[in-house]
Amino acid sequence: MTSPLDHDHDTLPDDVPGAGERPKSITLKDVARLAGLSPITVSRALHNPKLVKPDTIARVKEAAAAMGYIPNMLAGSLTTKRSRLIAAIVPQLSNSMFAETVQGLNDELSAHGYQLLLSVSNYSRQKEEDLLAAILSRQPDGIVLTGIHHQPGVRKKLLATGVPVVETWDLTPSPIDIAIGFSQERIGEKVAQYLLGKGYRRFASICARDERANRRRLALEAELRLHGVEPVATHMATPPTVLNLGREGLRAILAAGHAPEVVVCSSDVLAQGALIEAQAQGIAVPQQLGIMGFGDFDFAAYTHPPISSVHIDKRAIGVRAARSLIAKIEGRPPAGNVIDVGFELVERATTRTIVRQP
Amino acid sequence: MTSPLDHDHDTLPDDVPGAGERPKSITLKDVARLAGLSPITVSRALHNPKLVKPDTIARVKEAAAAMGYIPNMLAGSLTTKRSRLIAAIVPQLSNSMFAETVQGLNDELSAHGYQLLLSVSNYSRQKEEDLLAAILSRQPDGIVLTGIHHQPGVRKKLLATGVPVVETWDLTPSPIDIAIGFSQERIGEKVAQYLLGKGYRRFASICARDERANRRRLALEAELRLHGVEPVATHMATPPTVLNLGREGLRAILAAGHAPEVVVCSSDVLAQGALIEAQAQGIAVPQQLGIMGFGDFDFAAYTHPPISSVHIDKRAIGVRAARSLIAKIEGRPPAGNVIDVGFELVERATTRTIVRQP
DNA sequence: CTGTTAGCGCATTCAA
DNA sequence: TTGAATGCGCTAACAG
Repeated sequence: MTSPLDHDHDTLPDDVPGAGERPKSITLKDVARLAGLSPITVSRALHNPKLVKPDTIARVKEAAAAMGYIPNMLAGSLTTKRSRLIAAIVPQLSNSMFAETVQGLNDELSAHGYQLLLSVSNYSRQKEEDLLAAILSRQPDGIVLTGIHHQPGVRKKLLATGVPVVETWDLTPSPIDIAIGFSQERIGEKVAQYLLGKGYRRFASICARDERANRRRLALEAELRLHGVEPVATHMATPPTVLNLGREGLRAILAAGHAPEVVVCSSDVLAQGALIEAQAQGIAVPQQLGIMGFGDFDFAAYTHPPISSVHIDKRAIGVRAARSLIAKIEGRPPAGNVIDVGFELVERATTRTIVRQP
Repeated sequence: MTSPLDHDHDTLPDDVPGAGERPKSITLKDVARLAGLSPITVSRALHNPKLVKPDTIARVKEAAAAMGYIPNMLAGSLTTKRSRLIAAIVPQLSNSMFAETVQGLNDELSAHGYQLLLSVSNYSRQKEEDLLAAILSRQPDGIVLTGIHHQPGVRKKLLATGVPVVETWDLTPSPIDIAIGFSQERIGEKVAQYLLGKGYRRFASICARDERANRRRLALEAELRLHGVEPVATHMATPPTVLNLGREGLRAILAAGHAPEVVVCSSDVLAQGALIEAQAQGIAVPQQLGIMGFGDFDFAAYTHPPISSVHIDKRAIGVRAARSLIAKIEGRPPAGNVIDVGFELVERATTRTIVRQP
């Protein structure tokens, strides 16, 4: 299947590699000429074989292979108005939970013949808006965003284009189009309830300057207050989320004179940082300080002690985003407009029942 | 700058969101009509303002904003033969060193007005070749590959298209175009020398079924043999590389009756797995078993004990790939055809000088 | 500084 | 089953 291409070298000009000249491309017309057919027949033989006699298909394939023909999808998409391109914007890629979502998204897209145009917003809505302009000009068949809050006007602009959009990692009753994620609020509440149940009363937070992380934190605090507990300290960390921010966070909280019983972190990466800082300061975890993470990263189960966290099926978000988009693009009934992938609180050894002196 | 768009709602048909119909797009011609100009002037006002009178530019911008005009880059690229699109293929995204390279690549591309088309090969050369066909049809201005070994014919095909190509994470005197990475062989040798210097004599490997990892392993073994040391055991792990593969690897090696003094892993992820398995089996690291990783992941410095590793500037590979590509695309002199980003052996606590009973 | 003409490479529509 | 004509939306090349 690939070998016929091997003698294309005779046909093509021997260009000096490294020189800038792009060889003029071989088009459908060239293949048609070689095969003694019209361009449209070649097009059909390649993309719509049912409409063409087997003989002809063979002739076309041979000619195409012999010439090393590469279809120009820009031209194709220009007429069909279908690009088979899905664009995605994530806040961060390295050191983040989004890498797994992107991998899932890409795997599923790839399996269906779509390709992924990836951008990174660095947690900036303005950047997201700018990226969107560039993205839309490539006529994607679908768009995957992270989060449900965007720059003013973005929703309207997206709606106006009619491109299917999936918002991920969060939930809302009124998505632009489709939302796939989980409730930040329910996580905040659940974590609060869990830790209160363990007997913790003095809470601190290390929270990334990220809208979703912050909503989890606020929901946690609201739930605490319902139970008469007032959080003692919050340290905000500016993304990108790296381990050291967790260390700095705990250091700052302690330096300010706070003595939390437990510190809730908006990411396992920060939690690991806090854990390391605690150990560096000779603070026993969980005996003297509890630590709660988020995301259930692979390493969370293997730190010493392992980090209690909130598990999110990061890959599923990507896979389902791809499926929803493809379903919509291909006119099939989507699985629903708002998909809750849920979450699961995972208790490990950085939190434990508090025993207090009476 | 964005507010003029806000009253586009009057101009656009109120389409029911969720319905499938894509509103017919607003073209340059529409904007030209509204502005009372020719399409080409509008085009110039938007992309080549120097050629147009300030007045006119203002008129054009106003009209474009009022209509919510979104340029169609497919059409534009079709004529200019410039797509401002860079395609990249990585073996894996989650749990991998490549996420950082992709982030660096994307950041640098984005800063120069390029966008990233990302694909994942799952360590399969066949998949790489297939992806390449799809990629080429989108007329990218440049391509970033991982590794220097490809399916037969790939090199020739790429050369025939004339698209600038960067091969990353490895080095070769004869790249397709540009190579940016480091020498697997020198790493294997260096690691061997380092561990031999520490007194280790009984070596085992846990190695991903990945061509580069394997070459590092072979180079290590060659260097060992030069010093009269024969490795005792090798366990091959099939990607994707996840922590548990490291556990299984060490378990298998020990179960086979081998008693290595040190186990060399092709990734810190595997090394962490091996570390955890050792601890689970009550084997003291580094006292009874040394462990050597690769990649110097963020977590490597923070495991217990921290993992000795080989540091690679993962992000720099991406950034320099972007720069080289852009330089070449824009006709500027590239920094060189083969760029060695080097590596650094980082000694931590999973390896230490061996003291042997006489 | 602005406009006219032409064509990028392909697939849709209609015809044979 | 195959082909001819046409246009997708834009910009290069050449006027003026």
